[in-house]
Amino acid sequence: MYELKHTKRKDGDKMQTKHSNRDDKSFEALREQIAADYDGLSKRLRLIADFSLQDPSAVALNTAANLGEEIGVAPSALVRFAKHFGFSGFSEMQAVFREHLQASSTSYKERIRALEESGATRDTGEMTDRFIEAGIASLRDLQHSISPEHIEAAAELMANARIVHILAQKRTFTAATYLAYNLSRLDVPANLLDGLGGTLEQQMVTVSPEDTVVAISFNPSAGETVEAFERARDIGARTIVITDLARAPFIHADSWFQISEASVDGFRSLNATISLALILAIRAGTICAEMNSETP
Amino acid sequence: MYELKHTKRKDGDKMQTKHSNRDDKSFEALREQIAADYDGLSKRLRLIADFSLQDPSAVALNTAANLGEEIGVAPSALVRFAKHFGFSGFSEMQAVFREHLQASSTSYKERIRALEESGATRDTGEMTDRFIEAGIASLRDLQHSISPEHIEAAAELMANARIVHILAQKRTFTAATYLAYNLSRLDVPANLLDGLGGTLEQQMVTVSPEDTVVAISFNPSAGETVEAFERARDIGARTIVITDLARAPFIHADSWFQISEASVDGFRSLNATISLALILAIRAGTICAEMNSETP
DNA sequence: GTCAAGATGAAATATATATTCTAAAAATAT
DNA sequence: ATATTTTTAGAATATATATTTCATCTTGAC
Repeated sequence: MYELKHTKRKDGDKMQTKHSNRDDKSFEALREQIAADYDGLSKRLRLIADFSLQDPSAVALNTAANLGEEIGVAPSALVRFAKHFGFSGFSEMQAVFREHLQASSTSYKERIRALEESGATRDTGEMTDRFIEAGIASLRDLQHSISPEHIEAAAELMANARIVHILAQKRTFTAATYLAYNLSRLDVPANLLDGLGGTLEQQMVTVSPEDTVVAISFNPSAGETVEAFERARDIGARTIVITDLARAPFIHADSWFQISEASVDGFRSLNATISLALILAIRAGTICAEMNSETP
Repeated sequence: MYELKHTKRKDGDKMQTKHSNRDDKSFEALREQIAADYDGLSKRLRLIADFSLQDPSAVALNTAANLGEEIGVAPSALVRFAKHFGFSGFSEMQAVFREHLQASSTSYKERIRALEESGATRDTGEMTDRFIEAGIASLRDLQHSISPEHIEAAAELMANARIVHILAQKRTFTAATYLAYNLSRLDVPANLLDGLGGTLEQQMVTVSPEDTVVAISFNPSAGETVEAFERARDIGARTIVITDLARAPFIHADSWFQISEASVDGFRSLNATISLALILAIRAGTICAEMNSETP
């Protein structure tokens, strides 16, 4: 039970991202072991076991001293706890908790990288796998990074607009059509500012202060979109931005979303963007419908 | 800009859990400030800005030395970065990232629990999760249902075509724009038959026997697409079909893909379709490039 | 091209943090 | 009840980590 593992983990100072591509089996194993050994634990060690099972992210993010204070045990108790489960000390155990926390958000990205490295072959099947993993990674990332409050706020901006204009350029045109299509389907007036058959500047004349303008802009963003966005703000319209790299002037929007799409061989996935577009459209449509039913 | 904040945060050694239930305004504020100041940052500091916006959890979980190695800057650069934004040093800035990570990981857990308990509430967060899970399910399904041979065959049909025409209607227009965009980007001649400014029938005159026509059709498929598809076959063009319900006349195509998109509340995901479009485009582009390099 | 102002990385230093040790307190067995 | 073993907390120590310093390099203005 007390077999100490005095491996000083010489390569342990690598970034955790490097390790997390092998799945975090160690974390799950540790959880199980903690649960299994629970009855054999001393009083203080049980307190730690309870806490670490209940709030693993706190274990990952805090110092032994802080945790000790929170749990009500001495820091050395945490070291004893770690040693009981075969670690050289608290730090080594904490690394497992940290890996897990990071793995949950970026494991798919790592898998893509692993696939890229292992199968340098231009094999079609592997390429397919990589793109699908990239898509899933993007969606998982979206799940973690957006908050319901953000969505709610943006959806209300859309629902309350006279017209929702959607700024689209080459790269993001696809997502824009999807947003426009779904909004229209849900009876939210939508208009695509695509710069086709003329300049964006000309199309902007239809934008009024009662409108909402959604700009979807990926790096490198075309100057035209930036100009049109600023124009919309000058007019007094509400603004929503969906971007992969939040920076001026887009951060001055009334609502903005930063999404990070995974990319493979320089081709960026669009999965997170269109999923966000769908979610926003549906929520806006729901709010719109509720408003109309209240005031017929 | 450089106003240092030498508050030694005497109460800063409290557990983060105590703080994280009040919203992490500080993290959002920091994000915005990083984005706003971006243009005024030096080269190394920009690298750090990019990284920290893109992968905040890595900043929360790693040491300055590890992060420096990953980003490609010296640890002292991270300290300078933190000081630029008014912190006393890297540690103080990292605390903001850690708080945020802890807050978001607990809220995510709560979301999952809410999802498990009630499947009926119209809560926004729950809706978001359902759509994201549906998207992932679609991608997983795609991964299992398509074979490399199918992709290879279809990509060759596209690469060998004089022009690739893409049949689009309302429902599938988004996926069609994506396929067209990516094909064009890879120097595969692509043309969108969108039925805009007239009828599809009129646009079909550009289709020749050396062309390939891709029809993307979801149930219920518009009669127009079916007609245009049959017209393409009459002309003698190669045909590729992407559909959710394989049936006549589409099963007579030279190559067809059946994909099943998961749907939530009647809203179908588009993730599998656009991912397939991207994969096909890239493979076609690769084949095209190989052919051109062999016969200059 | 030359110079100044700013940016940068390596090493030295300071600090925070984990770990070990020990004496005392609980728990358990006799 | 007493002896023995285990558990514990606090202090002492070791280690990891952040921070500062400074010489060197870069950049931009003239």
